[in-house]
Amino acid sequence: MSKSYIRHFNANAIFHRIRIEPNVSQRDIVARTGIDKSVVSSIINQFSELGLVERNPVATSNKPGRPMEGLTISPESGLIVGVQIEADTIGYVAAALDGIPLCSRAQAFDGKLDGVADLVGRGVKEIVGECGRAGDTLGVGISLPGLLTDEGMLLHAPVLGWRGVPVVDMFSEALDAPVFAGNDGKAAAMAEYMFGECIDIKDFIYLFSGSGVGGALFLDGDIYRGASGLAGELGHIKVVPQGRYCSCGASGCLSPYLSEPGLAEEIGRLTGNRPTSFKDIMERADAKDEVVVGVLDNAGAVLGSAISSLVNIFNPPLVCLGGDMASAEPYLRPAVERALQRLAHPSMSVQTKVIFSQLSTVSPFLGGVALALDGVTGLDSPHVLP
Amino acid sequence: MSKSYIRHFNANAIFHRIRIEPNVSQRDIVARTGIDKSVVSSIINQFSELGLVERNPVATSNKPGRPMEGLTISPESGLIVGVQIEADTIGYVAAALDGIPLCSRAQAFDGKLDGVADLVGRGVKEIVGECGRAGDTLGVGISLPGLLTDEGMLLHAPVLGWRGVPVVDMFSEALDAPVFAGNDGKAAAMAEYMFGECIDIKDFIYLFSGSGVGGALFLDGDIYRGASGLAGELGHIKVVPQGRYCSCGASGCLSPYLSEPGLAEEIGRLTGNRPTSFKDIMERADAKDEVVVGVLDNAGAVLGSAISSLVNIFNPPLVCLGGDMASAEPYLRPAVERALQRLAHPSMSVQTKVIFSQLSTVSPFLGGVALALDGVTGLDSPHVLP
DNA sequence: CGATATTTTTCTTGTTATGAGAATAATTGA
DNA sequence: TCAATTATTCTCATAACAAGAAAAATATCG
Repeated sequence: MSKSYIRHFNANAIFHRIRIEPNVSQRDIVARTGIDKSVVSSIINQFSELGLVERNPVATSNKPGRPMEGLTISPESGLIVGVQIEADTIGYVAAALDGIPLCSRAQAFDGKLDGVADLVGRGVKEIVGECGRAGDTLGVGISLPGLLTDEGMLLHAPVLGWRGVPVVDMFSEALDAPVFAGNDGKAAAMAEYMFGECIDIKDFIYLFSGSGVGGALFLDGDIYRGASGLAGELGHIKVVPQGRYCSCGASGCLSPYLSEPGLAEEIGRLTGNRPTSFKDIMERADAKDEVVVGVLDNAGAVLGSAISSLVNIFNPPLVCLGGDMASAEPYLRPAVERALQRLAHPSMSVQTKVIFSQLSTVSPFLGGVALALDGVTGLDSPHVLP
Repeated sequence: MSKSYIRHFNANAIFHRIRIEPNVSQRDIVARTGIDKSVVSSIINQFSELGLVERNPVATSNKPGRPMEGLTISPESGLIVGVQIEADTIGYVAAALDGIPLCSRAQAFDGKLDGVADLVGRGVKEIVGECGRAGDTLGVGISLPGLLTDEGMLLHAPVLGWRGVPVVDMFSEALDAPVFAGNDGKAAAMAEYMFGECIDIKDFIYLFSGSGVGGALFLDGDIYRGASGLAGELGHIKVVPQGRYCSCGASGCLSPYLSEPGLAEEIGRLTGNRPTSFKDIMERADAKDEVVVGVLDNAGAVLGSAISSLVNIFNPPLVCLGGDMASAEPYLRPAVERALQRLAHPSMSVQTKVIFSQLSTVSPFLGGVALALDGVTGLDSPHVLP
């Protein structure tokens, strides 16, 4: 373990503190992180000189003594851009250093590898121009639906059909800013930790649904990647013995019961009228289509069973559900709760809160912002979250 | 993050290297750990001065240049004692610093909290005398069937009926050596990592059976304890919807299908002749008692289902099965393999090896040794593995 | 047999972090 | 205005890593 790592670690912890609790004092940072006051002072100075952190006078406290300085992330100091590459679209969001999104857009994408670097290069330039904010682009985070190595190589992205692409190098050439790449599910979980419902929760399990079901294990304050980077692919937890076939080739996975295509197919099979989008599904449910409500209830039961297993294994304080399923909360939650009641270890489930997070629908593409922010704060070279 | 932590971390890594690969050179330690050569040299010197590590001349290599020095853990340098407290017995083992057990014994125990510190104090003194080896007792590790806090407080041990016992303080008073306490399942997993089948494997899932079923998650080179220390209680994974009742109050847990009492009860129910011990069960199985073989096969299927879930969640390179069930490998493995084939994600299960480890039956009570060794190596004060 | 090349380990020197405590700065209340 | 109080910065000591030179120990070649 190197010496610079500990500075990096402490810098990250302090930045995180300031971001989640604007206007903290150095004294409180010391109290909450346990880092020595000299070290906090020194790191704050460094951030301050770089213009990343501002010192604000704080309203009088009616207490004797030197008043504290409120510390905030300086919003003017630079931009972070998040890019999310999916099968048919590429999403962009520009955000200030505090993670607050300034503007976002999405463009159609044919999924072709050829020319994607230039495409993203132009897209990033445009979104930066569009938000009309001065300041350097401090980092670009790219969220990808596939498995990445520590060295920034995309090993395999099934929905894109890409294999063995050195994404960090490729996008770095086109981008003129530090590039940070990562798996979409893990990036989304980081976004929940940094900006969302899981803010500052050191241990939680994240699940999201969309065209598939993904997830991440957030353990001891960091994403757990596992020996081969596949850990946390929670869409493939087995939930129904000899159940539906999954695109992965196995049967009984969670994914075909909860993903948009899986739900649509089941509804189509039962009604002869296949929904065209998740929004379509929700509209039918809101119109009290009993078949749709029933399919969603069943999905909730299956989801609840998967969550029960996770609760019994991790005893997490929080399970966070994001993506499409967050908007289906009214239809899913009852079944999820029933399953938890029935299947999870009582002494464990009492400690676990299950929440539906709208973060990814309200502010899409923040996964990339989380990736980049995590990298930028440590003041070191581009790296990867596989 | 403190400065001393990084020395501790590096010291531990280097010691571990020497233990698992006796006669390594400093050069190879540098190559394998990435720690700088100066640092390795400095830490080796420190270990050498303390008498913990020896430098051995190595047989000529027929290569030019200064020959390497082989480094080994000095077995004479001191003793580690492992203590394992169970419902009806207390086990002791004395081991050299390299973890090799010198002698062990067990004594009957009435489970009463009163006087247990003195009892263990005498027991440790006796085992140290018995093994007839000079040298200080460098550490005593105590493995307990319950949940512990970071501060060395045993919160709750159901099988002992103990609650809120400050075990580290209590045993420290009676023991005249640094005391390290920890949960039995987690300690056993550490023993597998340090001395057993999982040696040097940074990510694995550990399951063991005995009077109950426990386990541990070994992730990124360390036990994952979770927010409340309950993580890894794998005996309570739900495997059979509306299944057998578990002592924890829930139903469908793994534990009643795989633990000795669970198996005995089922065999007793089917044959009218309840086995009195796990050995008894094994003898009947070896005598081709078809009911017993069938019950074990069913246990294997249930176990396989639990392992499948774990594989899909963690994608671990290794799943290690210990305790009683290790001796039942011939009767369990076929069903486990069948379940894995059927339930686990194919692209994940191909990366996972499932092994049965005899470590805890061949050399019992090593969990405590692992606890103590882990603490002693870092050269710091007594602590706890909750 | 001696010189040289080679390999491993240690030493020297430099840089950077943390950590403890003194000093300074900025405020309130008497 | 002066003490009391509180927050932050500064100073100095200590410890750790890091890079490279130096030393130690051996094999091989002439």
